[in-house]
Amino acid sequence: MEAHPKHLPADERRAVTIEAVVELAAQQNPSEITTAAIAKHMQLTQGALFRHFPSKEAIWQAVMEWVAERLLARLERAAQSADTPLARLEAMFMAHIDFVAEHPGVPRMLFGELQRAGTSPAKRMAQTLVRRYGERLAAVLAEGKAQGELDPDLDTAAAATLFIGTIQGLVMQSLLAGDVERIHADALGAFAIYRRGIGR
Amino acid sequence: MEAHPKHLPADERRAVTIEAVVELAAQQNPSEITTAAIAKHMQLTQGALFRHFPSKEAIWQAVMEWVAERLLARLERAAQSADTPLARLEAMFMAHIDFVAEHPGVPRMLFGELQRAGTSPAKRMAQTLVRRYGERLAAVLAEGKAQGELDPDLDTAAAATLFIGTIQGLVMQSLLAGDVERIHADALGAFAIYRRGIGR
DNA sequence: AAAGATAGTAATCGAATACTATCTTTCCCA
DNA sequence: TGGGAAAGATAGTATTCGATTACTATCTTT
Repeated sequence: MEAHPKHLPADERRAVTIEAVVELAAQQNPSEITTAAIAKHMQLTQGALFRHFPSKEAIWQAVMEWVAERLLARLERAAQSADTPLARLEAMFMAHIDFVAEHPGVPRMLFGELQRAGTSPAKRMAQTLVRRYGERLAAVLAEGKAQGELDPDLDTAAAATLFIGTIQGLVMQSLLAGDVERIHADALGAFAIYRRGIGR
Repeated sequence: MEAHPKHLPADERRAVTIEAVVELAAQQNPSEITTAAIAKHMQLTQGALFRHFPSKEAIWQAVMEWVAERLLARLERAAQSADTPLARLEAMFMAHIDFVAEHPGVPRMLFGELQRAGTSPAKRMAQTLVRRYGERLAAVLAEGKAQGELDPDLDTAAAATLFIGTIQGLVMQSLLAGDVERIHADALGAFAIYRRGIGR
């Protein structure tokens, strides 16, 4: 087996670069990740990165596209794996938790991009991701209201905000504890309270 | 009136510096705030900052101390302004929301510090703040359970996590909307769901 | 096998950054 | 009121970062 062939086709090299950034973001503040650190982590020289990306910003854009694609796909799969709105919500919640546990750098990158001043392709991608996430949640919540599974007077927009916020709270707790795995255990209790809050 | 006397006593200059950082954090990514930007914002030369702080890290430490002091004091005041646990929680929630609306940079700085690699005085201060916040919440929640106002089987740790997460979710929404004031309106709906989740 | 295309290396550049050294202004009070 | 200390301005330094360049190695096509 040859773990690291020196020369990689451009698309493979780009994929490896994205993975490197995601892995590094799990260990340090995303905004402090330098191109030198990325290159070192994938055993490449710093300048070589720019053979595949025109700029550092383009790297971030590619990373955010990777995140949006993967996360939304897993949420969608989870949503379709259950057959009642409440079960759908729980599946989506746990799918997101699993994703975050696998890639602890992702929420840091997302929040970091969102609070960036001005606009950038990466920031726009993050905004689109969260917006689409919220819309998907609102749809499930509306369905739950229609089927009588949820409080008919529920504020769906607030409930969607709370859903994402709940996950962020769990992420913050795992940051404080320095233990990524604990998020799985804490997720159950947090979702239980959330479910009571929106149920009838 | 003289808005900007050139020479300020050291302690006043330090206070003005902290305010400048808090204001700048409301406009841009805190980790991208340079000493030059801080100095420019308070109409001072960059080198003069180091007459009052030994390093940039010391500035951050002072800022985090300022945040912890003010936020905890406002939460405590809010907690004591109400006379039932649930009312206390709501008052604390709204006090935090008010604080964030006044200082939109604060949650960014806190989250940014928490996800910093390694340790620093500023990061330790942020950790202490969140820990004490959680403990205070847990105390009110326990009181609510004892008095029968809350679900007797409530997981207080999860409820405290959710409380803070709810606020983070609102902060994220205000970042997306680019409108700090909307957080006041959204806060009511979010807290209503939270209250249902923990009530009996 | 020749030859062009693709990918990587090593060195380096300019800009930006935290921090410092030296000179100047302002304030305060004995 | 004059002199010293505190505070600020000016002009640096060393380092780091993203990006570029000249050159080399490897792969692919004909």
